[in-house]
Amino acid sequence: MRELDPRLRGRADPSGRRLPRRARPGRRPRDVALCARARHRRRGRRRSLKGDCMPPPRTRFAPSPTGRVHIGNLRVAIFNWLFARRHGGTFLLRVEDTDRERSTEAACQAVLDALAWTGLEPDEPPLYQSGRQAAHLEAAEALLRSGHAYREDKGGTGRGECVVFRMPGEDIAFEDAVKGRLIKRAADLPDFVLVRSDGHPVFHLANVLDDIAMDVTHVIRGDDHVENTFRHVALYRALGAAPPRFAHLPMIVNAQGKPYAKRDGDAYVGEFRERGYLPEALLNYLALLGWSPGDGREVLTRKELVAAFDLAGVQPSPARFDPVKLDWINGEHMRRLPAEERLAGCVADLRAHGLAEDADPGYLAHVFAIMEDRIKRYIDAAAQTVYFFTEDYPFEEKAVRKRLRRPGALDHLAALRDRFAALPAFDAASLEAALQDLADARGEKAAALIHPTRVAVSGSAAGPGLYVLLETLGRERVLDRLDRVIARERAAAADADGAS
RNA sequence: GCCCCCAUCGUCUAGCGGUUAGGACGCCAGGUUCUCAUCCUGGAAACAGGGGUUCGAUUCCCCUUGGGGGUGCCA
Repeated sequence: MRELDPRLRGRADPSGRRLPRRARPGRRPRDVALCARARHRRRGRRRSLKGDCMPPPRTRFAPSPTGRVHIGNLRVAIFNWLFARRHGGTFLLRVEDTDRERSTEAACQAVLDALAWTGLEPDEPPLYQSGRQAAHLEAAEALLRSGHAYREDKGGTGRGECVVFRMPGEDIAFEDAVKGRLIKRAADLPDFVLVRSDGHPVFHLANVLDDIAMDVTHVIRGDDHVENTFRHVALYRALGAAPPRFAHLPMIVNAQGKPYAKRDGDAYVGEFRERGYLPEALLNYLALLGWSPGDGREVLTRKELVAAFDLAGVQPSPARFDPVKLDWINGEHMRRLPAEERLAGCVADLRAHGLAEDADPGYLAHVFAIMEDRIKRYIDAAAQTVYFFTEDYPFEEKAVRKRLRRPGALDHLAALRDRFAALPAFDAASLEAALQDLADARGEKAAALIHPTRVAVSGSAAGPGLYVLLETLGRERVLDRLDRVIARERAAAADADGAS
Protein backbone atom coordinates (compact mmCIF):
# COMPACT_ATOMS: atom_id res chain seq x y z
CA MET A 1 0.00 0.00 0.00
CA ARG A 2 1.22 3.47 -0.67
CA GLU A 3 2.07 5.57 2.32
CA LEU A 4 -0.84 7.50 3.67
CA ASP A 5 -0.70 11.04 4.82
CA PRO A 6 -0.88 10.87 8.62
CA ARG A 7 -3.41 13.67 8.63
CA LEU A 8 -5.78 11.40 6.81
CA ARG A 9 -5.73 8.79 9.51
CA GLY A 10 -8.99 8.27 11.21
CA ARG A 11 -12.28 7.86 9.55
CA ALA A 12 -13.59 11.38 9.40
CA ASP A 13 -12.46 14.86 8.66
CA PRO A 14 -12.72 17.67 11.26
CA SER A 15 -16.31 18.45 10.38
CA GLY A 16 -17.23 14.91 11.21
CA ARG A 17 -18.09 13.92 7.64
CA ARG A 18 -17.13 10.57 6.39
CA LEU A 19 -14.38 10.50 3.84
CA PRO A 20 -15.17 8.80 0.54
CA ARG A 21 -13.78 5.38 0.16
CA ARG A 22 -10.65 6.14 -1.73
CA ALA A 23 -9.37 8.56 0.85
CA ARG A 24 -10.08 6.37 3.80
CA PRO A 25 -7.27 4.49 5.39
CA GLY A 26 -9.88 2.08 6.64
CA ARG A 27 -10.28 0.93 3.13
CA ARG A 28 -6.90 -0.69 3.33
CA PRO A 29 -7.72 -4.27 2.67
CA ARG A 30 -7.19 -6.60 5.52
CA ASP A 31 -8.84 -9.46 3.80
CA VAL A 32 -6.56 -11.07 1.33
CA ALA A 33 -9.20 -13.09 -0.44
CA LEU A 34 -11.18 -9.96 -1.00
CA CYS A 35 -8.45 -7.60 -1.82
CA ALA A 36 -5.36 -9.31 -3.08
CA ARG A 37 -6.32 -8.32 -6.57
CA ALA A 38 -6.80 -4.75 -5.51
CA ARG A 39 -3.33 -4.64 -4.11
CA HIS A 40 -2.00 -6.30 -7.15
CA ARG A 41 -3.65 -3.72 -9.32
CA ARG A 42 -2.60 -0.78 -7.24
CA ARG A 43 0.97 -1.78 -6.89
CA GLY A 44 1.26 -3.42 -10.23
CA ARG A 45 2.87 -6.53 -8.90
CA ARG A 46 1.75 -10.00 -8.28
CA ARG A 47 1.27 -11.38 -4.87
CA SER A 48 0.74 -14.93 -3.90
CA LEU A 49 -2.56 -15.85 -2.36
CA LYS A 50 -1.10 -18.92 -0.80
CA GLY A 51 1.15 -17.35 1.76
CA ASP A 52 -1.63 -15.50 3.47
CA CYS A 53 -3.37 -18.40 5.16
CA MET A 54 -6.83 -17.30 4.11
CA PRO A 55 -9.27 -20.18 4.24
CA PRO A 56 -11.20 -20.63 1.01
CA PRO A 57 -14.25 -18.36 1.00
CA ARG A 58 -17.82 -19.56 1.19
CA THR A 59 -20.42 -17.44 -0.54
CA ARG A 60 -24.13 -17.90 -0.89
CA PHE A 61 -27.03 -16.84 -3.01
CA ALA A 62 -30.10 -16.45 -0.81
CA PRO A 63 -33.19 -15.71 -2.87
CA SER A 64 -36.72 -15.82 -1.62
CA PRO A 65 -38.51 -17.92 -4.20
CA THR A 66 -41.18 -15.86 -5.90
CA GLY A 67 -41.60 -17.90 -9.05
CA ARG A 68 -39.28 -16.02 -11.36
CA VAL A 69 -35.68 -15.00 -11.09
CA HIS A 70 -34.96 -11.43 -11.96
CA ILE A 71 -31.73 -10.45 -13.69
CA GLY A 72 -30.85 -8.36 -10.66
CA ASN A 73 -30.98 -11.49 -8.54
CA LEU A 74 -29.14 -13.48 -11.12
CA ARG A 75 -26.36 -10.95 -11.12
CA VAL A 76 -26.04 -11.27 -7.35
CA ALA A 77 -25.75 -15.02 -7.84
CA ILE A 78 -23.16 -14.51 -10.56
CA PHE A 79 -20.95 -12.31 -8.41
CA ASN A 80 -21.13 -14.77 -5.54
CA TRP A 81 -20.31 -17.63 -7.85
CA LEU A 82 -17.50 -15.74 -9.54
CA PHE A 83 -15.95 -14.77 -6.24
CA ALA A 84 -16.11 -18.30 -4.88
CA ARG A 85 -14.64 -19.75 -8.05
CA ARG A 86 -11.94 -17.13 -8.30
CA HIS A 87 -10.64 -17.96 -4.86
CA GLY A 88 -11.18 -21.67 -4.91
CA GLY A 89 -14.07 -21.38 -2.50
CA THR A 90 -17.57 -22.73 -2.24
CA PHE A 91 -20.77 -21.36 -3.70
CA LEU A 92 -23.93 -22.13 -1.74
CA LEU A 93 -27.63 -21.72 -2.20
CA ARG A 94 -30.06 -20.93 0.55
CA VAL A 95 -33.73 -20.76 -0.26
CA GLU A 96 -35.38 -18.22 1.99
CA ASP A 97 -38.79 -19.76 1.79
CA THR A 98 -40.26 -18.49 5.02
CA ASP A 99 -43.01 -16.61 3.26
CA ARG A 100 -45.23 -19.63 2.93
CA GLU A 101 -47.71 -17.80 0.73
CA ARG A 102 -45.35 -17.34 -2.16
CA SER A 103 -42.82 -20.08 -1.61
CA THR A 104 -44.29 -22.93 -3.53
CA GLU A 105 -42.35 -25.88 -4.73
CA ALA A 106 -42.65 -24.59 -8.28
CA ALA A 107 -41.18 -21.28 -7.19
CA CYS A 108 -38.20 -23.04 -5.65
CA GLN A 109 -37.74 -25.08 -8.78
CA ALA A 110 -37.68 -21.88 -10.82
CA VAL A 111 -34.66 -20.71 -8.84
CA LEU A 112 -32.86 -23.99 -9.38
CA ASP A 113 -33.69 -23.95 -13.08
CA ALA A 114 -32.40 -20.42 -13.56
CA LEU A 115 -29.14 -21.25 -11.81
CA ALA A 116 -28.73 -24.47 -13.74
CA TRP A 117 -29.36 -22.75 -17.05
CA THR A 118 -26.74 -20.12 -16.28
CA GLY A 119 -24.31 -22.76 -15.09
CA LEU A 120 -24.16 -21.55 -11.50
CA GLU A 121 -24.58 -24.84 -9.77
CA PRO A 122 -24.24 -24.66 -5.97
CA ASP A 123 -21.45 -26.80 -4.55
CA GLU A 124 -23.54 -28.20 -1.73
CA PRO A 125 -27.20 -29.12 -1.43
CA PRO A 126 -29.37 -26.04 -0.88
CA LEU A 127 -30.47 -25.10 2.60
CA TYR A 128 -34.17 -24.42 2.97
CA GLN A 129 -34.71 -21.75 5.55
CA SER A 130 -38.19 -22.97 6.44
CA GLY A 131 -36.63 -26.07 7.93
CA ARG A 132 -34.61 -24.08 10.43
CA GLN A 133 -37.30 -22.34 12.38
CA ALA A 134 -36.66 -24.32 15.54
CA ALA A 135 -33.00 -23.32 15.48
CA HIS A 136 -33.95 -19.69 14.91
CA LEU A 137 -36.32 -19.64 17.85
CA GLU A 138 -33.81 -21.38 20.04
CA ALA A 139 -31.26 -18.70 19.24
CA ALA A 140 -33.83 -16.05 20.10
CA GLU A 141 -34.31 -17.67 23.49
CA ALA A 142 -30.57 -17.60 24.04
CA LEU A 143 -30.47 -13.91 23.19
CA LEU A 144 -33.27 -13.36 25.65
CA ARG A 145 -31.31 -15.17 28.32
CA SER A 146 -28.11 -13.28 27.62
CA GLY A 147 -29.94 -9.96 27.81
CA HIS A 148 -29.45 -9.08 24.14
CA ALA A 149 -33.16 -9.27 23.58
CA TYR A 150 -36.36 -8.59 25.44
CA ARG A 151 -40.05 -9.26 25.10
CA GLU A 152 -42.44 -6.45 24.41
CA ASP A 153 -45.75 -5.63 22.82
CA LYS A 154 -43.95 -3.34 20.43
CA GLY A 155 -45.85 -0.17 19.69
CA GLY A 156 -48.63 -1.31 21.96
CA THR A 157 -50.48 -2.94 19.10
CA GLY A 158 -52.24 -5.42 21.27
CA ARG A 159 -50.93 -8.23 19.11
CA GLY A 160 -49.08 -9.70 22.01
CA GLU A 161 -45.42 -9.86 22.83
CA CYS A 162 -42.67 -10.20 20.29
CA VAL A 163 -38.95 -10.62 20.82
CA VAL A 164 -36.98 -7.45 20.26
CA PHE A 165 -33.23 -7.20 19.76
CA ARG A 166 -31.49 -4.71 21.99
CA MET A 167 -29.03 -2.68 19.94
CA PRO A 168 -25.76 -2.14 21.77
CA GLY A 169 -26.14 1.63 21.95
CA GLU A 170 -22.92 2.36 20.17
CA ASP A 171 -21.99 3.37 16.63
CA ILE A 172 -21.58 0.44 14.29
CA ALA A 173 -19.19 0.31 11.38
CA PHE A 174 -18.15 -2.29 8.88
CA GLU A 175 -15.89 -2.52 5.88
CA ASP A 176 -17.79 -2.98 2.65
CA ALA A 177 -15.75 -4.45 -0.16
CA VAL A 178 -17.30 -2.14 -2.73
CA LYS A 179 -18.36 0.88 -0.72
CA GLY A 180 -15.55 1.14 1.75
CA ARG A 181 -16.01 1.85 5.42
CA LEU A 182 -19.61 2.43 6.40
CA ILE A 183 -20.63 3.79 9.76
CA LYS A 184 -23.94 4.47 11.44
CA ARG A 185 -24.61 6.40 14.60
CA ALA A 186 -26.17 4.57 17.50
CA ALA A 187 -29.03 7.06 17.50
CA ASP A 188 -29.96 5.93 13.99
CA LEU A 189 -30.03 2.28 14.97
CA PRO A 190 -33.16 1.49 16.94
CA ASP A 191 -33.96 -1.90 18.40
CA PHE A 192 -35.70 -4.25 16.02
CA VAL A 193 -37.96 -7.27 16.14
CA LEU A 194 -36.41 -10.73 16.01
CA VAL A 195 -39.48 -12.87 16.50
CA ARG A 196 -42.97 -11.76 15.61
CA SER A 197 -45.76 -12.01 18.10
CA ASP A 198 -47.15 -14.85 16.01
CA GLY A 199 -43.99 -16.76 16.84
CA HIS A 200 -42.22 -16.49 13.49
CA PRO A 201 -38.63 -15.32 13.23
CA VAL A 202 -38.06 -12.29 11.02
CA PHE A 203 -35.64 -12.07 8.12
CA HIS A 204 -32.76 -10.52 10.08
CA LEU A 205 -32.58 -13.32 12.62
CA ALA A 206 -33.01 -16.13 10.15
CA ASN A 207 -30.61 -14.64 7.67
CA VAL A 208 -27.78 -14.11 10.12
CA LEU A 209 -28.26 -17.43 11.85
CA ASP A 210 -28.29 -19.31 8.59
CA ASP A 211 -25.17 -17.56 7.36
CA ILE A 212 -23.45 -18.61 10.55
CA ALA A 213 -24.74 -22.15 10.21
CA MET A 214 -23.55 -22.34 6.62
CA ASP A 215 -20.19 -20.91 7.53
CA VAL A 216 -20.55 -18.11 5.04
CA THR A 217 -17.42 -15.98 4.93
CA HIS A 218 -18.46 -13.39 2.34
CA VAL A 219 -21.92 -11.94 2.07
CA ILE A 220 -22.29 -10.51 -1.41
CA ARG A 221 -25.75 -9.08 -1.95
CA GLY A 222 -27.76 -6.18 -3.34
CA ASP A 223 -27.38 -2.59 -2.29
CA ASP A 224 -30.80 -2.70 -0.70
CA HIS A 225 -29.31 -4.62 2.20
CA VAL A 226 -26.75 -2.02 3.24
CA GLU A 227 -28.89 -0.60 6.02
CA ASN A 228 -29.67 -4.08 7.32
CA THR A 229 -26.00 -4.81 7.65
CA PHE A 230 -25.53 -2.55 10.65
CA ARG A 231 -28.17 -4.54 12.49
CA HIS A 232 -26.71 -7.79 11.28
CA VAL A 233 -23.27 -6.87 12.55
CA ALA A 234 -24.74 -6.19 15.99
CA LEU A 235 -26.52 -9.52 15.85
CA TYR A 236 -23.39 -11.42 14.94
CA ARG A 237 -21.63 -9.91 17.93
CA ALA A 238 -24.47 -10.68 20.31
CA LEU A 239 -24.46 -14.22 18.99
CA GLY A 240 -20.74 -14.44 19.65
CA ALA A 241 -19.93 -14.96 15.99
CA ALA A 242 -17.44 -13.10 13.83
CA PRO A 243 -19.25 -11.12 11.13
CA PRO A 244 -18.44 -12.14 7.57
CA ARG A 245 -17.06 -9.74 4.99
CA PHE A 246 -19.74 -7.77 3.22
CA ALA A 247 -19.99 -6.55 -0.34
CA HIS A 248 -23.01 -4.63 -1.55
CA LEU A 249 -23.61 -4.55 -5.26
CA PRO A 250 -25.28 -1.56 -6.88
CA MET A 251 -28.71 -2.09 -8.34
CA ILE A 252 -29.48 -2.59 -12.00
CA VAL A 253 -31.78 0.07 -13.42
CA ASN A 254 -33.96 0.03 -16.51
CA ALA A 255 -33.71 2.03 -19.73
CA GLN A 256 -35.26 5.03 -17.98
CA GLY A 257 -32.65 4.85 -15.25
CA LYS A 258 -35.26 3.72 -12.74
CA PRO A 259 -35.30 0.59 -10.65
CA TYR A 260 -36.91 -2.32 -12.39
CA ALA A 261 -40.63 -2.50 -11.81
CA LYS A 262 -43.05 -5.24 -12.65
CA ARG A 263 -44.20 -3.57 -15.80
CA ASP A 264 -40.70 -3.52 -17.25
CA GLY A 265 -41.32 -7.12 -18.19
CA ASP A 266 -38.40 -8.65 -20.06
CA ALA A 267 -36.17 -8.71 -17.03
CA TYR A 268 -36.63 -12.28 -15.95
CA VAL A 269 -34.02 -14.90 -16.64
CA GLY A 270 -36.55 -17.26 -18.18
CA GLU A 271 -37.49 -14.67 -20.75
CA PHE A 272 -33.95 -14.31 -21.97
CA ARG A 273 -33.80 -18.02 -22.30
CA GLU A 274 -37.02 -18.06 -24.27
CA ARG A 275 -35.80 -15.29 -26.49
CA GLY A 276 -32.84 -17.32 -27.56
CA TYR A 277 -30.01 -15.77 -25.62
CA LEU A 278 -27.03 -17.89 -24.74
CA PRO A 279 -26.49 -18.44 -21.02
CA GLU A 280 -22.82 -17.61 -21.46
CA ALA A 281 -23.75 -14.31 -23.06
CA LEU A 282 -26.13 -13.30 -20.30
CA LEU A 283 -23.54 -14.33 -17.75
CA ASN A 284 -20.90 -12.28 -19.53
CA TYR A 285 -23.10 -9.24 -19.91
CA LEU A 286 -24.38 -9.27 -16.34
CA ALA A 287 -20.88 -9.75 -14.95
CA LEU A 288 -19.83 -6.64 -16.84
CA LEU A 289 -22.65 -4.59 -15.35
CA GLY A 290 -20.91 -2.87 -12.51
CA TRP A 291 -17.62 -4.60 -12.94
CA SER A 292 -14.91 -4.75 -15.57
CA PRO A 293 -11.69 -6.71 -15.82
CA GLY A 294 -9.95 -3.38 -16.25
CA ASP A 295 -8.04 -4.33 -19.37
CA GLY A 296 -10.66 -3.51 -21.95
CA ARG A 297 -11.86 -7.04 -22.60
CA GLU A 298 -15.59 -7.22 -23.15
CA VAL A 299 -16.27 -10.69 -24.47
CA LEU A 300 -15.16 -13.26 -21.94
CA THR A 301 -15.80 -16.91 -21.44
CA ARG A 302 -16.93 -18.30 -18.14
CA LYS A 303 -13.36 -19.32 -17.43
CA GLU A 304 -11.94 -15.92 -18.28
CA LEU A 305 -14.50 -14.22 -16.08
CA VAL A 306 -13.50 -16.39 -13.15
CA ALA A 307 -9.82 -15.73 -13.71
CA ALA A 308 -10.30 -11.97 -13.92
CA PHE A 309 -12.94 -11.42 -11.28
CA ASP A 310 -12.23 -9.03 -8.46
CA LEU A 311 -14.68 -7.52 -6.01
CA ALA A 312 -12.46 -4.49 -5.61
CA GLY A 313 -13.26 -3.53 -9.19
CA VAL A 314 -16.98 -3.40 -8.61
CA GLN A 315 -18.58 -0.06 -9.37
CA PRO A 316 -20.36 1.58 -6.42
CA SER A 317 -23.03 3.24 -8.57
CA PRO A 318 -26.07 1.73 -10.27
CA ALA A 319 -25.72 0.34 -13.79
CA ARG A 320 -28.23 0.56 -16.58
CA PHE A 321 -29.29 -2.56 -18.37
CA ASP A 322 -28.62 -2.18 -22.10
CA PRO A 323 -30.39 -4.76 -24.24
CA VAL A 324 -28.52 -3.61 -27.34
CA LYS A 325 -25.16 -4.43 -25.87
CA LEU A 326 -26.47 -7.75 -24.65
CA ASP A 327 -27.44 -8.50 -28.25
CA TRP A 328 -23.93 -7.71 -29.37
CA ILE A 329 -22.34 -9.89 -26.72
CA ASN A 330 -24.74 -12.65 -27.56
CA GLY A 331 -23.73 -12.42 -31.22
CA GLU A 332 -20.08 -12.61 -30.23
CA HIS A 333 -20.65 -15.72 -28.16
CA MET A 334 -22.79 -17.17 -30.90
CA ARG A 335 -20.03 -16.96 -33.46
CA ARG A 336 -17.52 -18.46 -31.06
CA LEU A 337 -19.74 -21.46 -30.56
CA PRO A 338 -18.78 -24.79 -32.12
CA ALA A 339 -20.72 -25.20 -35.38
CA GLU A 340 -22.65 -28.26 -34.18
CA GLU A 341 -23.89 -26.50 -31.11
CA ARG A 342 -25.03 -23.47 -33.01
CA LEU A 343 -26.69 -25.70 -35.55
CA ALA A 344 -28.64 -27.53 -32.87
CA GLY A 345 -29.95 -24.29 -31.43
CA CYS A 346 -31.00 -22.98 -34.81
CA VAL A 347 -32.69 -26.22 -35.76
CA ALA A 348 -34.62 -26.15 -32.52
CA ASP A 349 -36.02 -22.79 -33.53
CA LEU A 350 -37.00 -24.17 -36.94
CA ARG A 351 -38.83 -27.05 -35.29
CA ALA A 352 -40.55 -24.65 -32.96
CA HIS A 353 -41.91 -22.94 -36.05
CA GLY A 354 -42.98 -26.21 -37.64
CA LEU A 355 -40.23 -26.04 -40.23
CA ALA A 356 -37.68 -28.57 -41.47
CA GLU A 357 -39.36 -31.45 -39.70
CA ASP A 358 -37.89 -34.04 -42.05
CA ALA A 359 -35.03 -32.01 -43.48
CA ASP A 360 -31.80 -33.75 -44.35
CA PRO A 361 -29.13 -33.16 -41.67
CA GLY A 362 -26.54 -32.38 -44.31
CA TYR A 363 -28.81 -29.80 -45.89
CA LEU A 364 -29.50 -28.18 -42.52
CA ALA A 365 -25.83 -27.98 -41.73
CA HIS A 366 -25.15 -26.48 -45.13
CA VAL A 367 -27.86 -23.84 -44.78
CA PHE A 368 -26.54 -22.61 -41.45
CA ALA A 369 -22.98 -22.78 -42.66
CA ILE A 370 -23.70 -20.36 -45.49
CA MET A 371 -25.65 -18.10 -43.11
CA GLU A 372 -22.36 -17.51 -41.29
CA ASP A 373 -22.58 -14.61 -38.79
CA ARG A 374 -26.01 -13.49 -39.82
CA ILE A 375 -27.95 -15.18 -37.05
CA LYS A 376 -27.45 -13.50 -33.71
CA ARG A 377 -30.04 -15.27 -31.66
CA TYR A 378 -31.51 -18.72 -32.00
CA ILE A 379 -34.92 -17.19 -31.98
CA ASP A 380 -34.15 -15.42 -35.25
CA ALA A 381 -33.07 -18.60 -37.01
CA ALA A 382 -36.40 -19.63 -38.51
CA ALA A 383 -37.34 -16.17 -39.67
CA GLN A 384 -33.99 -15.70 -41.38
CA THR A 385 -33.95 -19.06 -43.14
CA VAL A 386 -37.60 -19.81 -43.74
CA TYR A 387 -37.19 -19.79 -47.54
CA PHE A 388 -34.81 -22.71 -47.39
CA PHE A 389 -37.54 -24.90 -45.96
CA THR A 390 -40.86 -23.97 -47.52
CA GLU A 391 -42.37 -22.60 -50.69
CA ASP A 392 -44.65 -20.54 -48.52
CA TYR A 393 -42.04 -17.97 -47.59
CA PRO A 394 -43.02 -14.37 -46.89
CA PHE A 395 -42.05 -11.45 -49.12
CA GLU A 396 -40.76 -8.24 -47.64
CA GLU A 397 -43.03 -5.55 -49.01
CA LYS A 398 -40.26 -2.99 -49.24
CA ALA A 399 -37.90 -5.32 -51.06
CA VAL A 400 -40.58 -6.28 -53.57
CA ARG A 401 -41.31 -2.66 -54.33
CA LYS A 402 -37.70 -1.71 -54.69
CA ARG A 403 -36.41 -4.69 -56.62
CA LEU A 404 -39.25 -6.36 -58.46
CA ARG A 405 -41.55 -3.47 -59.30
CA ARG A 406 -38.91 -1.65 -61.20
CA PRO A 407 -38.97 -1.20 -64.98
CA GLY A 408 -37.30 -4.12 -66.70
CA ALA A 409 -36.92 -6.23 -63.60
CA LEU A 410 -39.37 -8.91 -64.64
CA ASP A 411 -37.91 -9.11 -68.15
CA HIS A 412 -34.49 -9.61 -66.66
CA LEU A 413 -35.82 -12.34 -64.42
CA ALA A 414 -37.54 -14.11 -67.29
CA ALA A 415 -34.38 -14.07 -69.37
CA LEU A 416 -32.31 -15.22 -66.43
CA ARG A 417 -34.74 -18.03 -65.76
CA ASP A 418 -34.14 -19.37 -69.23
CA ARG A 419 -30.38 -19.11 -68.87
CA PHE A 420 -30.53 -20.96 -65.58
CA ALA A 421 -32.76 -23.62 -67.11
CA ALA A 422 -30.24 -24.25 -69.85
CA LEU A 423 -27.23 -24.52 -67.53
CA PRO A 424 -25.42 -27.86 -67.70
CA ALA A 425 -24.42 -27.64 -64.05
CA PHE A 426 -26.34 -25.71 -61.40
CA ASP A 427 -23.42 -24.65 -59.25
CA ALA A 428 -22.34 -21.28 -57.93
CA ALA A 429 -19.62 -20.72 -60.50
CA SER A 430 -21.89 -21.53 -63.45
CA LEU A 431 -24.68 -19.41 -62.03
CA GLU A 432 -22.39 -16.47 -61.62
CA ALA A 433 -21.05 -16.80 -65.16
CA ALA A 434 -24.55 -17.07 -66.57
CA LEU A 435 -25.84 -14.07 -64.70
CA GLN A 436 -22.83 -11.95 -65.53
CA ASP A 437 -23.08 -12.94 -69.17
CA LEU A 438 -26.72 -11.95 -69.34
CA ALA A 439 -26.02 -8.67 -67.60
CA ASP A 440 -23.29 -7.88 -70.12
CA ALA A 441 -25.56 -8.77 -73.01
CA ARG A 442 -28.19 -6.40 -71.70
CA GLY A 443 -25.80 -3.61 -70.84
CA GLU A 444 -26.64 -3.88 -67.15
CA LYS A 445 -24.55 -4.22 -64.05
CA ALA A 446 -24.76 -7.58 -62.38
CA ALA A 447 -26.45 -5.96 -59.40
CA ALA A 448 -29.44 -5.08 -61.58
CA LEU A 449 -30.10 -8.80 -61.96
CA ILE A 450 -28.86 -9.99 -58.62
CA HIS A 451 -31.23 -7.98 -56.45
CA PRO A 452 -34.51 -8.94 -58.10
CA THR A 453 -33.40 -12.54 -58.23
CA ARG A 454 -32.65 -12.60 -54.54
CA VAL A 455 -36.00 -11.10 -53.66
CA ALA A 456 -37.82 -13.49 -55.98
CA VAL A 457 -36.27 -16.67 -54.58
CA SER A 458 -36.05 -15.66 -50.92
CA GLY A 459 -38.61 -12.90 -50.41
CA SER A 460 -35.89 -11.01 -48.61
CA ALA A 461 -33.40 -8.27 -49.36
CA ALA A 462 -30.78 -9.82 -47.11
CA GLY A 463 -29.11 -13.19 -47.01
CA PRO A 464 -26.11 -15.22 -48.10
CA GLY A 465 -24.29 -14.57 -51.37
CA LEU A 466 -26.74 -15.03 -54.24
CA TYR A 467 -24.90 -17.76 -56.11
CA VAL A 468 -24.40 -20.01 -53.13
CA LEU A 469 -28.00 -19.31 -52.18
CA LEU A 470 -29.24 -20.41 -55.61
CA GLU A 471 -27.02 -23.48 -55.60
CA THR A 472 -28.32 -24.46 -52.19
CA LEU A 473 -31.95 -24.11 -53.25
CA GLY A 474 -31.27 -26.13 -56.36
CA ARG A 475 -32.45 -25.74 -59.92
CA GLU A 476 -35.95 -27.01 -59.49
CA ARG A 477 -36.94 -24.70 -56.68
CA VAL A 478 -35.20 -21.71 -58.22
CA LEU A 479 -36.95 -22.07 -61.57
CA ASP A 480 -40.32 -22.67 -59.90
CA ARG A 481 -39.95 -19.64 -57.73
CA LEU A 482 -38.88 -17.42 -60.61
CA ASP A 483 -41.82 -18.60 -62.70
CA ARG A 484 -44.27 -18.02 -59.90
CA VAL A 485 -43.01 -14.60 -59.00
CA ILE A 486 -42.84 -13.42 -62.59
CA ALA A 487 -46.39 -14.57 -63.21
CA ARG A 488 -47.68 -13.04 -60.03
CA GLU A 489 -45.98 -9.70 -60.53
CA ARG A 490 -47.07 -9.46 -64.14
CA ALA A 491 -50.64 -10.11 -63.12
CA ALA A 492 -50.35 -7.48 -60.42
CA ALA A 493 -48.95 -5.00 -62.93
CA ALA A 494 -51.75 -5.73 -65.39
CA ASP A 495 -54.33 -5.21 -62.65
CA ALA A 496 -52.76 -1.91 -61.75
CA ASP A 497 -52.81 -0.83 -65.41
CA GLY A 498 -56.41 -1.87 -65.87
CA ALA A 499 -57.42 -0.05 -62.77
CA SER A 500 -55.85 3.25 -63.74
C1' G B 1 -38.89 14.36 7.12
C1' C B 2 -34.57 11.58 8.93
C1' C B 3 -30.27 8.19 7.88
C1' C B 4 -26.91 6.12 4.23
C1' C B 5 -24.72 5.69 -0.58
C1' C B 6 -23.52 7.37 -5.53
C1' A B 7 -22.01 10.97 -9.85
C1' U B 8 -16.29 10.24 -16.56
C1' C B 9 -19.15 10.24 -23.83
C1' G B 10 -26.44 8.29 -24.92
C1' U B 11 -24.97 3.33 -22.33
C1' C B 12 -21.13 -0.01 -19.87
C1' U B 13 -16.47 1.48 -18.31
C1' A B 14 -10.46 2.77 -17.85
C1' G B 15 -8.42 6.49 -14.92
C1' C B 16 -5.69 6.55 -7.98
C1' G B 17 -2.58 14.83 -8.62
C1' G B 18 0.68 16.44 -14.36
C1' U B 19 -3.06 11.93 -20.04
C1' U B 20 -4.14 14.88 -26.92
C1' A B 21 -9.27 11.89 -20.68
C1' G B 22 -8.45 5.52 -23.24
C1' G B 23 -11.70 1.28 -24.65
C1' A B 24 -16.47 -1.18 -25.77
C1' C B 25 -21.78 -1.00 -27.39
C1' G B 26 -24.71 2.19 -30.20
C1' C B 27 -24.60 6.23 -33.84
C1' C B 28 -22.52 8.81 -38.39
C1' A B 29 -19.12 8.71 -42.80
C1' G B 30 -15.97 5.95 -45.98
C1' G B 31 -13.67 1.06 -47.77
C1' U B 32 -14.53 -4.38 -48.99
C1' U B 33 -18.94 -7.15 -50.97
C1' C B 34 -24.50 -8.64 -55.26
C1' U B 35 -27.73 -7.50 -50.37
C1' C B 36 -27.46 -8.25 -45.23
C1' A B 37 -24.11 -9.78 -41.50
C1' U B 38 -18.91 -9.88 -40.80
C1' C B 39 -14.35 -7.23 -41.55
C1' C B 40 -11.19 -2.53 -42.14
C1' U B 41 -10.56 2.98 -41.69
C1' G B 42 -12.22 7.56 -39.89
C1' G B 43 -15.72 10.75 -37.03
C1' A B 44 -19.11 13.07 -33.47
C1' A B 45 -19.68 12.17 -28.27
C1' A B 46 -17.99 12.76 -21.23
C1' C B 47 -15.21 14.53 -16.27
C1' A B 48 -23.11 17.67 -13.20
C1' G B 49 -22.35 22.98 -11.03
C1' G B 50 -19.85 26.11 -7.45
C1' G B 51 -16.16 26.81 -3.99
C1' G B 52 -11.65 25.28 -1.61
C1' U B 53 -6.44 22.45 -0.98
C1' U B 54 -2.25 22.37 -4.42
C1' C B 55 2.80 24.94 -8.59
C1' G B 56 -1.03 21.91 -10.87
C1' A B 57 -7.25 18.97 -10.16
C1' U B 58 -11.41 14.26 -13.69
C1' U B 59 -8.55 12.62 -9.49
C1' C B 60 -8.32 15.15 -2.50
C1' C B 61 -12.03 18.29 0.79
C1' C B 62 -16.77 21.11 1.29
C1' C B 63 -21.45 22.80 -0.58
C1' U B 64 -25.30 22.60 -4.24
C1' U B 65 -27.90 19.82 -7.74
C1' G B 66 -29.32 15.24 -9.51
C1' G B 67 -29.96 9.89 -8.81
C1' G B 68 -30.42 5.51 -5.69
C1' G B 69 -31.18 2.77 -1.11
C1' G B 70 -33.23 2.50 3.79
C1' U B 71 -36.60 4.18 7.22
C1' G B 72 -42.38 -2.79 8.95
C1' C B 73 -44.02 -7.67 14.05
C1' C B 74 -41.64 -7.81 4.60
C1' A B 75 -37.58 -10.38 2.49
